[in-house]
Parts: sequence; C-alpha cells; structure tokens
Amino acid sequence: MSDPVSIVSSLAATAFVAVAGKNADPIVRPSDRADAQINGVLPLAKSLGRNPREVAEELVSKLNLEGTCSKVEIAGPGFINLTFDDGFLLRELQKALTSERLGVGAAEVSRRIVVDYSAPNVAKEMHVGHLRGTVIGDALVRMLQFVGHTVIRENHIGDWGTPFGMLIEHLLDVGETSAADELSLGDLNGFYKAARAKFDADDTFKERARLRVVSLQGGDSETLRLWRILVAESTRYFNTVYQRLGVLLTDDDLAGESKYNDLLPKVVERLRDKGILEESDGAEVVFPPGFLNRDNEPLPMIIRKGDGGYNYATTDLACVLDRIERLQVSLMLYVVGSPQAQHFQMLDAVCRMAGWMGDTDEAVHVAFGSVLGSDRKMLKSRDGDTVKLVELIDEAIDRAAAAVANKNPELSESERANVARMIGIGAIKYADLSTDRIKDYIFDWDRMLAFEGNTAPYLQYAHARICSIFRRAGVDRGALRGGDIAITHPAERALVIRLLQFDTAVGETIERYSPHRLCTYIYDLATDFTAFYENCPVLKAETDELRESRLRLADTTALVINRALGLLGIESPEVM
RNA sequence: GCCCGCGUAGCUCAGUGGAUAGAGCGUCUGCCUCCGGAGCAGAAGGUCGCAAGUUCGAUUCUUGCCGCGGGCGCCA
Repeated sequence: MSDPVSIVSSLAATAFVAVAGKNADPIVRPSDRADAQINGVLPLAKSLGRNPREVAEELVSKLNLEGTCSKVEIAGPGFINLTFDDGFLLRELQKALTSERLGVGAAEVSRRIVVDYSAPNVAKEMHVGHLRGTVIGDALVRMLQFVGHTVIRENHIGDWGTPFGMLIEHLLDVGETSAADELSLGDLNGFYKAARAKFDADDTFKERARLRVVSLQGGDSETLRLWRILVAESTRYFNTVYQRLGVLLTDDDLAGESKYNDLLPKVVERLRDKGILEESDGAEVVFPPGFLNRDNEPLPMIIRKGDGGYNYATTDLACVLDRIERLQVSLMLYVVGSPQAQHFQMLDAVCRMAGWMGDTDEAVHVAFGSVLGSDRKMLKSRDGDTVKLVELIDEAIDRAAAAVANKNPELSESERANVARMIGIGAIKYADLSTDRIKDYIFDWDRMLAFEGNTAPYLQYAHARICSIFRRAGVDRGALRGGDIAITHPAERALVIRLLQFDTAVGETIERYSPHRLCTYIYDLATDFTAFYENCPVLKAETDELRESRLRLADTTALVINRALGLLGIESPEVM
C-alpha cells in the first residue's frame, strides 16, 4: 500500500473509532480542494446526533497525522481537508521504487483462479467478436498474476458438436492434405462456408454429415483421427493469431468442450442424485428458481436433450465441477459477451443448488459489450462479413507503420517495423480496454491510432520520449535509482502523488475486473508528466542535484508506464 | 409480455453518496527561437434521458416511465 490516501484513510479510521466508539467509514477521497478530504464526519455526526463541526474538531484532535500531513483544516459543514507532507510523499515514493511491484501491494489472500477467455471455434475464423474477450481476459490474467494470485488460463474452444459432422465430411471431400493446408493458412471461413453450403444444398452430404456426427460421438477411431486434424490445424492457426496479438494463451491453456465429454454423464448422475433433475418435454432439466420463460413459466436449464444429446449447459456444468474439484479453484472468471448473462446466472444457480459451489466459491461473468462500426451496428467488413481478426491486425500495423514513418523518418526499416507492430497492436488492445467493458464500443481507426488523447500511441510516445531524455543526457537510468528526489514545484508534487496511486489503480481494476480503470490511470499519469515536463526543466535544471532528482522522476514515470501497459499486454517502445 | 444492460458537452468517452460534473477530438481567441508539440493559456459548449422517493446532501442508491441494445427450453 503506497497510496497516501489509503494510508491516511487507515489512520483516520482509528480516530473515527475513538470518537464514535465503533467502526465508521471515514470516507477519505482525493480532493480538488486539498490532497484528500475526509467526508465521513457528516454521516457520523448525524448518527451521533451531534453538531458536525464539533465532531470534526474532536476528530482532528484525535487524528495523529504527524509526519503524514502538513495541513489539516475543517471546511464547510464538516469536511476535513488534508494536505500531505512532502517528506511523507517522498519517503513513500522511495519505498514504492524499491519494492518489487512499484508500490503495488500483494493481494491479501492469494487465490487459485480460473480465467476463461477467448474461446474461438475450431474451423471458424477468429473475428472482432473474439477480440474483446481475448484482450480483456489476457489483461486480467496479467494483473491477477501480478498481485500474487495463481491463475489458470482456460481457452474454451468450440471443438465439439453437430457442425463437426459436415466439417469432417468436407475434409474428406477436399482431401486431408489440402484441407490441412487450407486450414493452417488461416482460410477458415472458406473451409467452413464450403462445408455449410454443401450441407444446405446436398441431401446426401447432409446424411453423411449426420452419420459422421454419430460416429464421432460414438468414438470411432478413424472419425476421431479426422477430427483431430481439424482441431490441430485450427489451434495452430489460433496460436499464430495469439502470438501476433501478444497474448499469453498457448496450447497448454486449451480446454475445449471435448475435454469434458467424459464428465457429462457424471453431471447428469450427480444432479439426479441430488434430486434436482426433472423431466420436461422429454428432456432432462433443472429448474433454478426465479427464471421464467416467455410465458411466465419456469425456465429450465437443459442438461440432456430429448434426443439424449448434451449441450453447452452440460459442458459448462462439467467445467465447474472440474475447476472446483480437480483444479481446486475458488474463483472462476468468465470473460464472455454480455448476451450470455442469463446463461451464467442460471449456471451459477444450478451449481449452488447442486452444492458444487459453496459460500467461498465465486463465479463471475466478466461481461463485455459488442464492437460496433461508426454506424453503431455490429462491425462488419465492406461486403457485410464479419471482420477477420488477422485482417484487423494487419491493418493496424500498416497504419501504425505509416504514422511512424511520418513521425520519425530516421528509424531503420527493421526498427520501424518493430515499433509499428507494438503501436498497431497496442492501439487495438488499448481501444478495447480503455472503455468500460460492459458498454458497446465504437471501433475507429483514426481515434485509436491518434497520438493525442487517451490512446496507446500517446502513452507509448510518452514512454519513448522519457527514454530519449536519458539518451540525450547520457545517463544510465539504473545507476540513478535510490538517490534523492525533491519536490520543488507543484507539478513535481502532483506527479509524485500520481505515481503513488499506481497501487490503488491496480487494486480498483482488479476489484471490478475493469481494465479501463488502469487505462485512465496511465493516461492521467502521462498527463501529469507532461505538466511536469512543461514546467520543470530536466536537463537544463538549475543544479545537478535538481537535474538528477528530476531525472529520477522521469525514470519512475517511465517504469510505471511500462509496467502498467505491460499489465494490459501492451509493449512500450523506447523509440518511436 | 417478462428479464438484463446502457442513456453524462456537437462527437468519442471518463467520473462520483458530498462542497463549482471532467478528458480527448471538433469550434473560437491568444502564446511559445520548445529537453523530439505527448505544445501552452483561455473561451464557448451540460436541466448528468424524464419524474418521484430515500438522504443533511443524489448525476451516483430505489421505484416508475421513455429511448436504444440484448436475452427469454432442447444453437453456443
């Protein structure tokens, strides 16, 4: 904990106990009238039936802020305005600097957590719809790991179900080798569409597909061999996308639906043993209370279809069993689009009815909105198709390369390519991460690649320029660390306070699984650095001491930007 | 019909039970021989969808309504 607001808050809490005789939230918040303000006096006075200003005075007398605040004043009806002591801020900054995580505290309790994200479908193209889930999930994984949790990534790919009948038959028609080539090249849409077209147009093909599904589910070894080709080629393709995108997912994280096949009968069995499985319209279902259908009748979660087959609900239940009983996790994050909200509510309800999840187990639907075009409709390519993720990546890098060539023509070709990659990918990711995930967001190339405003290029540029200060100074950043930092200007002070808020920013981001909070923080930090850089000459500082102090502030800022962007899965170029 | 989410400046978006609601872009007026303009200073622009309620205090919480999007039994 390095945020002065948190530190002062806990000090205030003890004073509140002294005055109130019980725990009371001091409600300490950052303030624009001082560094922080204590808002908890008014509600406390109300509950004590006392005059607020009187209570405020008593509180101030019991508040030991020696060494943390240089000024404490009561204002208005009973607010207490606090001004932090500069020495205190600088001590905290030094502590943060020498800490492992730049002041960010470890989680109070380290948990085992599954993060379920990305989830593309085998033999189907990855498109913009997969972008958000992949990027948000990856950022959450990085942050949770950062604060000390044990994170298990799970990529729940769609590798099972009726479409595989037609896909396998199409594979046979095309020939295994050329089909594999087609898939590994990434022409998944073409493959899927061709299969689909035949399925729709040709009754004998449809029959073959139907029979193939049966033998797939029956475990026919030849069919499984063919199925594995589809899965292997698809996942190989997914991996190339993940690598280009710079996300953590690998084959080790694959947890396709097929993986849970053996568990499905057990799910049914255990629900039946629990006495909550019912028969309805020929299907075996569970009715979690409170869910109604169109006609205001109880809405079931279908465990086993009328034809004896299983569906996604069963698989998801099996997943929960596996995660809780085998992986021993207590928290499951589902980074999945918001349209599936009701499904996850029912899933949670059924797991609790079944007793699989207890009071300490949590399943959180980390829901996110859709990616829209400028017309506010689902983003589509010109021909009305979904936009392929790889094409999006290509275009981002192309556009970034053009911007870099324009901004810094001096860069060598290979440097430019590398920087363009970092900027392009960063821009896409940041655009996705920087707005509240629950809302739909409007995809706009010009905005996300702008060097002004709350964008990745702006933040990356801020980082690169700080690096350039050191190149120009001819100073080794590492060698500088540990030395004195001074506050001689309000802009330096504001920057120090902001640097200390990194802890809170990460904490709030994790608490709400909302990466945009961290984005806002980095942007504020960059803005504060700009004000500092504008007002406080660094290389031309009046004295060597001041120059070094300011270089240290620049260094710290760059470290935090780099680390924070890293937590979002975004790289920080040193030149651009 | 029922349920869920969203509705903040012209546009894209932050934000909060507290004392004058913020940013970027766009618009307008100035400024700077600046460590790479990520420029700087200022102006205009908002009944925080509408209406009640809870509260000392609501844009934030509750309810109703309006608008938009999504979901609502054998797809995932």
